[in-house]
Amino acid sequence: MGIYEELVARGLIAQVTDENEIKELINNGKAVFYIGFDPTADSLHVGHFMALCLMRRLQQHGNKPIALVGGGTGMIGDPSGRTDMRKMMTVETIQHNCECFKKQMSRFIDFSDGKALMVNNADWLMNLNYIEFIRDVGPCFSVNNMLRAECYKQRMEKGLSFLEFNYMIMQSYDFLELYKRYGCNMQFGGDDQWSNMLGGTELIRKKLGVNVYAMTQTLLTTSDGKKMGKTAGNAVWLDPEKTSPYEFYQYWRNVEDADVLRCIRMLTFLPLEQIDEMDKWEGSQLNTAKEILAYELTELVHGKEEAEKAQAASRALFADGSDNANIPAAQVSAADIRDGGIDLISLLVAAGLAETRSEARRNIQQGGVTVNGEKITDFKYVVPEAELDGCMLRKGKKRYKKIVLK
RNA sequence: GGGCGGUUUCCCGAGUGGCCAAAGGGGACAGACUGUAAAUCUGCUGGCAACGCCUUCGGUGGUUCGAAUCCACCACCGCCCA
Repeated sequence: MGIYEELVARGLIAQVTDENEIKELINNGKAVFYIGFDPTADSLHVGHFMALCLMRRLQQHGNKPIALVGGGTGMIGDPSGRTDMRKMMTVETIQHNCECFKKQMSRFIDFSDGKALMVNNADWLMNLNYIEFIRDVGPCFSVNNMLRAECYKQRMEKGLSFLEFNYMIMQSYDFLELYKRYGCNMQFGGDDQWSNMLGGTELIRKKLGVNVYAMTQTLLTTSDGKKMGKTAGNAVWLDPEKTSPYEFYQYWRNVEDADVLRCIRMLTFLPLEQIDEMDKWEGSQLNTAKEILAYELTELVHGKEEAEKAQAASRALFADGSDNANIPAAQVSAADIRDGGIDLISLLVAAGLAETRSEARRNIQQGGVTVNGEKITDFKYVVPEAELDGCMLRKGKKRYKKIVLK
């Protein structure tokens, strides 16, 4: 089975421009392909992770990946599939984010000995001359077609500025540039990028008379169609400072039954035969599958040691409660102690289990808080100093913090 | 450039002088039930030293005992005409 067939079997391929050509290229390690990453935040997230995995899979089969950091396109902001305009970012923020991306990427892709490239489109986009540029590529784009593009649909109601409208042209130009510089013959990306990617293949055909290819990756959605990789509106980050390995593990440990196997298939590197076996599992047996999913992904992103710690902590909290060495800790300073203890509301806030004191109070009143396994419903309760160090604080069913006195 | 309409709490969206911290829905959070699942039901959802006080309805000023609501100016957005 070639890598193309494997990608199909894993459900990773959404659309392709020319199936036979693409199959031929990637199965034989002849693709020089790129994926673009716009620096929209100071860390990569789960969506990027999928793309990085795809790069890795293809690299393992001899294809050459180019990771394109969007220092230039980030100046514009991709409107694809969005209902509103992105916030404009300052040049400094964009540069900072690019640096963060670069660091994180090297953990997934082997950039040694020219086996992969990392480039920044700021290098060729920032100094373009408007008139020259627009005379060069402008004639190759039909506004009529661009307006029909699926990715702008939502924006036709809410409004689309000319700035954002240019994004597709920038991305297309990237492809052209990468073809000229590195012989890049293929572009991959999320399925929401399809129109932008087609723009590139067409531009290259029109300018150079050469056929290049594009392939999109299925977006990771839940069974009810929502994008995965978000908790309460926040992204699940790959940066351990922003999403701890434990939280990352827990995110995957908690996916719905309906989504586990699809996630395992799409995101892990486990052999397909093993996954097909798991596909037969049902009911509470799926909890094992969820553990596997969580462990595998945490290992890929944070390494074996962190994955094991996260797993041990999770088992301790949700199964036997024995080994609590790796349970997420919250530090409390001795200075916070008053009258022989700390009131529970303050403790919850200090431990990061509640955002505000009001929220902490509600959680206590609703019976959602336990201290060392004992439910406390009096919001005036004070945890005595003697019990503080090492005490187990729980909010809701799943959120635990071990208090460490410093 | 002209005409009309809009900007409300995390999101959608009601509210057109006091009864408004602001209906309803979604989401989030908490409880029950469970398998750290889903579905369902219940509670809850601006903040705080909490029967009270403070801050919020695009921005700035004004009218009024009192403004999310009225007036003026500004900003942004949509639709229609050029």
